[in-house]
Amino acid sequence: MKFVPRSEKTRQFIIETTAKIFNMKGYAGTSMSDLTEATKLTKGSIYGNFQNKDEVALAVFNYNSEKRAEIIIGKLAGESTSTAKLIAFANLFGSAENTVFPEGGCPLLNTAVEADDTHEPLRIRVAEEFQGLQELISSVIKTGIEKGEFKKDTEPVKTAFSIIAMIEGGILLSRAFKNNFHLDVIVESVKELIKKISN
Amino acid sequence: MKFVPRSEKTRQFIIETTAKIFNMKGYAGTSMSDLTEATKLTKGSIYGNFQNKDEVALAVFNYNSEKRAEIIIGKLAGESTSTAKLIAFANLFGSAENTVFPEGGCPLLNTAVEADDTHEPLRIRVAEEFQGLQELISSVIKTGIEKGEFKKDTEPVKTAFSIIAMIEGGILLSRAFKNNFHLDVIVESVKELIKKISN
DNA sequence: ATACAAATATACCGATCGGTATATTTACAA
DNA sequence: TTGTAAATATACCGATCGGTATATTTGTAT
Repeated sequence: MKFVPRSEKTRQFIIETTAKIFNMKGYAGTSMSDLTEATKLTKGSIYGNFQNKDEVALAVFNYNSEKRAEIIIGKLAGESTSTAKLIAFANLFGSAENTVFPEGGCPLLNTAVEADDTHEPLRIRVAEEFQGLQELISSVIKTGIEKGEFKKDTEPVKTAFSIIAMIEGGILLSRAFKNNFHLDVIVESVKELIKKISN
Repeated sequence: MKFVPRSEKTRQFIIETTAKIFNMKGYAGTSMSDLTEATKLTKGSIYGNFQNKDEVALAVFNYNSEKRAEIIIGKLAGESTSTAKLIAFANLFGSAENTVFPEGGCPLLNTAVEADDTHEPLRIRVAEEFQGLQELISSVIKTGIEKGEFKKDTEPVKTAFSIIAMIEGGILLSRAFKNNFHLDVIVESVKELIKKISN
């Protein structure tokens, strides 16, 4: 008995309009009635397009991931040197230009924290996305090493994970304090790290 | 009509045995039946000692905070120089000796993410705890500057927030990957940051 | 041993949970 | 204009939610 979504358009509409709710309230904290209220659809309609709440949550996570990838890849493509790419990446998260996240903050951060002990499929997807991000950044660093922008003894993977950790930590602090100061401080620190590995 | 807990001992027992549940499942994800199951008490007993689920969650958060403060302050007191204090602080979170957290990871990280959009009293408590942590670390840095261990142009508050952000980010990655590698990488990075501000 | 208070257990409340079977509406083809 | 299928709405399910009033048990002082 396989499931076929009734309307791809409605499915997409549900994903897009409920993304911020899941991001703010979390998976356990988001109810079906939250979804019907936000979409102005009924439960019957939502269950005609998704098998269950789980499938909506996963689809929303994937939607967020695609959007994030688009923005980041687009931004990096707009820069020529590896140094500029890394700085542009860091700036993406600073308060000055943060267009990366839906309401509620970083979906990777939010989903990781909720899913790590409660929802293995989502946790695995989070790990995959972090891995993809790491590979993207470390490939930039590798290119930078080859082109002589960065020191030869720079460790691309470790450096990439450090940058990601700093930014996620900065997002966390800024959201806890409801103040972008902390995030901007960390973006500065990331830039200093970039300077440190530069020739 | 003011509420008086029936038994301070039972109250403490409930707090201690349910701390890890809240830390793993989150506030919204933890039900009263989770609490009765873990404590082998009945709802009547729990509601005789707490006004509601909220109050249990808040008490658990405060309990975690006190335990964390004890461990950290104890560790720093065991070191003489400011440099050694900072390194000891970083090492506390590395996989080699992490005794700081209950099952489920860092309660500050977990609570911050869940509470920022859904539970203002808890979010405020999280901010207070992060603030306390920052003040502790920046006071160590200030002392280090005065004693000539750290460079005079070191910014204590910014540096402290950077260290906290890095560690929280590292915890996040390690939990997402279920692998301590990332956290250890970040602890290394923190040590390099300490080296960078050292004379 | 008994009385009393302190603490826990039982039994229940209305509301909401995620989910489903079916009725109704909508959109489009003939 | 009508028939049909696609899509949404309605009405309901049992289970569980947080919470409470009251009964029972436990510990203690006399």
